[in-house]
Amino acid sequence: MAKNKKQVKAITAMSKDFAQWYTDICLKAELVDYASVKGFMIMRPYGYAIWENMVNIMDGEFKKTGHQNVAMPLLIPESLLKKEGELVNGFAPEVAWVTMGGESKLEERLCVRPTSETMFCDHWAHVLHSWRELPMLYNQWCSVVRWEKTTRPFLRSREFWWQEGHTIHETAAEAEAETEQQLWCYANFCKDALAIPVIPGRKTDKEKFAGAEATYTVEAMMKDGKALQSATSHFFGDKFSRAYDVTFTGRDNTLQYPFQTSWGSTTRLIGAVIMTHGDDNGLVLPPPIAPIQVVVIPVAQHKEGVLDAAYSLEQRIKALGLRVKTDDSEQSNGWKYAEYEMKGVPLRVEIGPKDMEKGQCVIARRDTGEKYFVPLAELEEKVQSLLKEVHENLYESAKKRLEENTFAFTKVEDVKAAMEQHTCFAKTMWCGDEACEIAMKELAGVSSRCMPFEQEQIGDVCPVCGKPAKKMVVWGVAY
RNA sequence: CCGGGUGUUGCGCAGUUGGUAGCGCGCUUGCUUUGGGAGCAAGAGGCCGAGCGUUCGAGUCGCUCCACUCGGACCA
Repeated sequence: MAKNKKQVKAITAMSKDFAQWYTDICLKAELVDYASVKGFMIMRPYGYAIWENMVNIMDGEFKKTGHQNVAMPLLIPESLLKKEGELVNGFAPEVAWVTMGGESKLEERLCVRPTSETMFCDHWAHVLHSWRELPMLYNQWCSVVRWEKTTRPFLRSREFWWQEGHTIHETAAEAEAETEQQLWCYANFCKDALAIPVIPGRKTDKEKFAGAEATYTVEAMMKDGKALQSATSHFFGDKFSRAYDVTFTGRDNTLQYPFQTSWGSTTRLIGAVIMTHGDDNGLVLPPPIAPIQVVVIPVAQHKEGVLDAAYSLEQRIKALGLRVKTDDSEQSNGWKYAEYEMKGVPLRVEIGPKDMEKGQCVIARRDTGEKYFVPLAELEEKVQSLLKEVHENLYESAKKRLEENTFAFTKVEDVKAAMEQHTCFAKTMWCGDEACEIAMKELAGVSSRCMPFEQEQIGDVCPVCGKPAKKMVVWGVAY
């Protein structure tokens, strides 16, 4: 009989060291490996499968609203990047440059794209002629490079994978509607695919994207109380169009500048999933993005008929259109249980000789650890309903945590005191002055996350300067 | 960029006052096991992060790099 002692070291407890816990999961759930260049990451098959599921769902949503995928070049000539001043200033400190082509020095150095606004604009300047061609609703799935100082898997790496949507429209109103539509697309994706509740809102001028007229965001709260910007959507007005000379002939036969948007979400979302749902046993994945949604474990698999019974369950679950795997390897059961818990598989189905006698199987859910004895005839029904329950429970738990760790304050000292006790979200009024925003960082250690669409009246004055308040802001400690 | 930590086999580590490298896990093979990280046996696997010094002799001492990592500042 096996000893009860765990033979493989568990991951660091979340309460002991949250950052180490996060890194442990990334490595031990086999999501990533470190690459040979600092700050670059290798997405391993299991990690990439999660990303692929995200991509497929999101891409489908984009296409429903008429967006088309394109592929832009990796490199941007310096002169092209420089045409829009704010964007250059925003990204200059963190771009990587290509200066050699083979053995010879390039005439002009080339920047590895940190984002592709410039190339989309340059392209549109070539192809756009008439208002009849608008809107142009483009999206690109690619990786970009930003030479970050400190790096962490998924959260901040020098190369990361993402989608960047870029659109141009005939009118400002249309572009603004697009900006908002895509933000809600992200908010819904976070809820429906990732079981992550978010606070949608607008960024302050200090926090907005370089060159944007308005930036919108969905902010999520991680289990350590810190904030993670999970996706953004920008309205550019006609700023870039003018800088890059993108024009079209309007309905009135005058030359006009189109209005532009861009919106993006990244592999950082995987980090959000880890830190929203994970626990001390490892990753916990919401079913829509889980590479394996159900794992079948044959117990005492050498015994007559057990493996066949397991394969039969696998086939029935597969027929439901679910991603299922039978682990018929020689590892012990305990090892398999721990392994698939580490990997966050939402449901585990066990079948062994005792179950076969009783015409049942055992289903264990990852989120709560509960086990159910399920008559074989009810397998399909139970698997489907449990997957749904797991997703709902993950979302509701995260939502409860978000609500219970968000507080309204009218004094800066109270924000500071709350943050010192435990990192959380603080809601206060704000006068709109950037000086007060900076003061908030200095006095309470928080930055503005967003001005939520859902505004509340917490008071009448700005807690920093005492002047009349314009907006309610959510503050937090950002990743 | 600023601070802290760590570099020894695939991973995690030990290595005494300097004397020519060891343990656990994993891996390979075989047998026995299997309802919460199994057992026994036999194997394979090392430029001790890099360079330069000190020394008869360096994993160990000194200097200089480099990488990774954590925390700041900056960003998605």
